[in-house]
Amino acid sequence: MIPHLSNDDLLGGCEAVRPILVRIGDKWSVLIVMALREGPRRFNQIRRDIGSISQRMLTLTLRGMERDGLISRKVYPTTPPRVEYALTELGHSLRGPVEALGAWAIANEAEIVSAQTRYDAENA
Amino acid sequence: MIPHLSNDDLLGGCEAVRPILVRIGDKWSVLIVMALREGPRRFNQIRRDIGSISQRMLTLTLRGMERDGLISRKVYPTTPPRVEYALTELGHSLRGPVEALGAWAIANEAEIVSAQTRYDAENA
DNA sequence: CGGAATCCATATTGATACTG
DNA sequence: CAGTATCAATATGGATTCCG
Repeated sequence: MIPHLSNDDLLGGCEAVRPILVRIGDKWSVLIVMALREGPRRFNQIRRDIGSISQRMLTLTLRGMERDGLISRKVYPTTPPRVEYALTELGHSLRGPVEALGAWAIANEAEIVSAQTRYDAENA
Repeated sequence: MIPHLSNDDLLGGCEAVRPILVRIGDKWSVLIVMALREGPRRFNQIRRDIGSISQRMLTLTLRGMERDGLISRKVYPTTPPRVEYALTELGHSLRGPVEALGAWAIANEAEIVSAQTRYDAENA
């Protein structure tokens, strides 16, 4: 055991992080945050921005982020229907930490790849 | 499309983040990073630290993080065998961004939960 | 002690077709 | 345009057993 860190501390200090990482660490959320960072966008605009996402996953991911209060959804009852998605304040506040982690990822991507290559070579 | 942001920019600036988020955003990696933050620990020590992780997932997660160069694995050929895991420098450098995101998560957890509750109530 | 191997349940994702 | 419904493929995670 780590003497100065109880399991409750781990739960309180770290386990709370996991659901967040799971949400924003999924396959699409970060890309959606980035697609919306300049302002509201429509469903198929976002879909084209990302390019490879399926309709189903875009719907599911948007719903999840809306449920978490990260994005808002506004429907204009026109024909054809128009739906705009936008980051909430909470969603915008997430950009800082995410981009910090992104900076780390970019800064260390080469080292990670070379570590993977080395590992794969040694365990041929 | 976002005029000032090509798909290549998205790939270069954001998509590089995703594999990292996928790795550390999985169910266990963050807890392992925190368990190792004070120094090297043995397999079953980490397992007891986390408490709920299965042997299989601890092995798999440690392997993945080792492959990414985040942790090191040192075997002492004694009987019984002794294996120590430790954060590499790269692993330690990840603590900052992860803890920043953790701070965001803790700071905004209540707001997220209330957003979820509100959403679930409105979509009864 | 520190795994590897196997089996099984569930979750996630994608492809396709259909709708108001 | 912005979804919903359904099915199939894959990924993920847990339980159990066995081993040097």
